[in-house]
Amino acid sequence: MQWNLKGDRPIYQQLVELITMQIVSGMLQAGDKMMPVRELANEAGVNPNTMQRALAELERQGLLYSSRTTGRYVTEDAALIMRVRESLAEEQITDFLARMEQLGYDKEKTIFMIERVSREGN
Amino acid sequence: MQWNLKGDRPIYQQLVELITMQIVSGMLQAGDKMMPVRELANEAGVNPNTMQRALAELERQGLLYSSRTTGRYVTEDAALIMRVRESLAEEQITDFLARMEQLGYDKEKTIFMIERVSREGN
Amino acid sequence: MQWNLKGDRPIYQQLVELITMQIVSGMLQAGDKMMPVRELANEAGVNPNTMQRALAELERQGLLYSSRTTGRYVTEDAALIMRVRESLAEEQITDFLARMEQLGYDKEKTIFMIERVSREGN
Amino acid sequence: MQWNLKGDRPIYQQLVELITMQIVSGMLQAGDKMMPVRELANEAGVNPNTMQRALAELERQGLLYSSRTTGRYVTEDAALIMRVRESLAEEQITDFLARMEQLGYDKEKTIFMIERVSREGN
DNA sequence: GTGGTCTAGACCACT
DNA sequence: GTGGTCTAGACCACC
Repeated sequence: MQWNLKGDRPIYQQLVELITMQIVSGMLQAGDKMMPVRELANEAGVNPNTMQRALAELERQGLLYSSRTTGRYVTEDAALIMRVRESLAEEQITDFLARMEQLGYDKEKTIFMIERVSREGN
Repeated sequence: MQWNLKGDRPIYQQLVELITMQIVSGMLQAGDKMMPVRELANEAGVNPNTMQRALAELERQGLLYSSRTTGRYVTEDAALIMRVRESLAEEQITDFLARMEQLGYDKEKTIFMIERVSREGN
Repeated sequence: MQWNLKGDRPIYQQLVELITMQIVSGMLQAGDKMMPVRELANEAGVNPNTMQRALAELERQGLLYSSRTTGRYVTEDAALIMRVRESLAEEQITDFLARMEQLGYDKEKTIFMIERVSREGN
Repeated sequence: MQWNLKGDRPIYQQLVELITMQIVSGMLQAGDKMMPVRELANEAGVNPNTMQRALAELERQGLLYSSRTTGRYVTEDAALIMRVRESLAEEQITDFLARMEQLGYDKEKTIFMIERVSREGN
């Protein structure tokens, strides 16, 4: 796993986003057992406290839950994962449309370009 | 003019991108006279040499040209500006599609979402 | 290494040409490690930034590449080096033919003279 | 007449070379009357003394002569002009061959390249 | 210790 | 007064 962490934003925040991506993209499946905090922290090259903070935030969002004795798991609420996935997608789309509009492309031109680019990209 | 410069990437590179955006978005029109280097540098809050470097790069790309004594101008090659605009748009699209794919959206689903989001955004 | 720098043209430009010559003439072989910037600058008697600028330009042309921490190297693309060599040779020839024509020698007379001069030079 | 004078070598020397070129290239014909020193100096944007020095040198070489009363003339010795022309051509050729050799081209390859370049240049 | 970047301040040519 | 160049010296990321 590549944990490409930049120094321009809080680390824990980047960890939240990366783990969220792992969950919504299916890399981590609903119900999967997470690795121990210390191991995750070690793999990511961050302080265990920082990783702990990220996991706590994800628990607050409901994407993870922990049972004190057996460890920490990805939520089994597939609908929640789906909602988060859609929410992230909408965010991507909103940002994207804004950037394209700044370049002078309205929705129709943008969709036309997408068709063209993805045709070429084959 | 807002010169929102971050500390995570070379400043001259951000300057190149910002000025490119001003040109392709029409804020700076083909043939327009640029402000003097020192003035631009002052406005952006950077060293004149840094601004100089950015402008030199844009000159290399053909988006600007300078006559030694009278100042610096936006190219009059509207076709070049258009090409750069399209190239930037394609880059945006490629990146966007990659991010959407990571979220599990293929081209069709993505376009469907765009339609939905932009309908809601009205 | 002799760095005969004149004051009539930008130093960084002369550095570019000199190093290019070292590469195309084989003094620097494909894949060779370059000396550190600061050392080169010192040897040439110029400011490190000036040498840096020259090397950056050569990197842009693809004749050099650098890995952040281990140093800077001559490209391993022998074909590129060959292309540059041919391009320089063509430039020499074009200039030469122009000068000879100004002296009233067309291509045939010029070649005849070359034969004569190089016979005498033996 | 363009008197492109650089600041890196003695002006009078550059004047000598430029006027020599005018004579051997036929721009100034054998026997032609030269313009008055002051006029030449004015046209070239140099001090009359500097032009005077250049003309004196050309007289020393025999390419010009002056009759105190009627002015200064190009020599009528066509053979001398021819000899100077050949001498300049040989110099060009020697320099050229040296530069080509540094690029790794021997006489044969050089002549081959000349044929190729002048064919393309049509 | 390496390359990369940035700042500050100077000088030059051109006109 | 413009752009272009150069120097000196500093800091940073990376390994």
